[in-house]
Amino acid sequence: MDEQPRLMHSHAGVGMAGHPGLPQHMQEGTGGTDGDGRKQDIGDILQQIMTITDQSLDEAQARKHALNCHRMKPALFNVLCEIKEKTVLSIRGAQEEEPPDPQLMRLDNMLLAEGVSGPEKGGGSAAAAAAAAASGGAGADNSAEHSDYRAKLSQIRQIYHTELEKYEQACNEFTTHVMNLLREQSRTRPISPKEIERMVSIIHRKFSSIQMQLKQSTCEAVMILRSRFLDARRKRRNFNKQATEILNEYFYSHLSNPYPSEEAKEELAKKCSITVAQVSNWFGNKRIRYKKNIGKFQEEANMYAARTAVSATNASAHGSQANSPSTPNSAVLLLQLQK
DNA sequence: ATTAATGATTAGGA
DNA sequence: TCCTAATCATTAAT
Repeated sequence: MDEQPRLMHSHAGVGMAGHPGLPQHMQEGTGGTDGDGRKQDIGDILQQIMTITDQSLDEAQARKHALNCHRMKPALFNVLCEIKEKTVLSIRGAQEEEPPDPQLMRLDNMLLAEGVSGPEKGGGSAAAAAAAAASGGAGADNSAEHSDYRAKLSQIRQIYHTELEKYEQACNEFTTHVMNLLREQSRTRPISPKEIERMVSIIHRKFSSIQMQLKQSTCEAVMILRSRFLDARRKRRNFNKQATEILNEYFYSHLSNPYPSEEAKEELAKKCSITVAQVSNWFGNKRIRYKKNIGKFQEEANMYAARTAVSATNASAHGSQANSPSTPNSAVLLLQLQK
């Protein structure tokens, strides 16, 4: 019972400001007897609240309007917002600052590099040009394939953009809708602009995660397309017979050291009308495959050795003792031993 | 339909 | 950087 007067004091403090809008008896309590009068006032207010459902709709509306127009209303609203802000912030103030998602950045960079998300036409052609350069100038036959590739890429690009736009639009629509709703509600319950802002950012986060999924699947599609069209392994053509002969000739005549110099590679590349890189690939493959199974290549080795021997003897002393290709000559045996 | 051959790519080492 | 070794993906042969 001694608790009561103290609690009442704080309430009375608000009431004692003497607003014209407050019920008459509440102001009367200030001057009169201390304890009993206020208890009476509280009882009245409670009574009013209990019977509020009995009031007519118009009456309630009028009361609400009066409350909204009250000159202390903005201040009270701010106080409530502040209190709410504090509690909300204390609940989840930690996860406010979000660093830019590295995953998303990776996807963005890749889409940009592939010319999907870049400027309208320039990016695509640049990527195609880079791809053409990377595939090696094996001939003029790949222009058709590249146009096919470009067509598919632009298809992906178009889908990506329309989807992205759809998401963007949906996000904006939803955001404005929510904002309007919140603004409307902020007339009747404490919602600060900051809170609306936070809500908007939450919505944006949700939508951007959806966008990330779109980016992810677009990246996958591009990767598949790339491997489908741009991987040189997929459109491999065997070298022509003549080129293979030239390469084998060099290989077997340098069997003790089958590592052509840069100049030798260039020469071979020119003679075979392939690139230096292809020459290097060929020698790399040949060396390892020869080493792995010398027996299998024995016949081939004999053949080329014999051929060079024949051409050599023919060239030097127009001789007529033709070596049969099936009989290994001394040069071959020598080379085998050295290896 | 399988299998071998072959050109290209990749990881990892000196 | 160039090499080896393993592997991939296609072509040629069976």
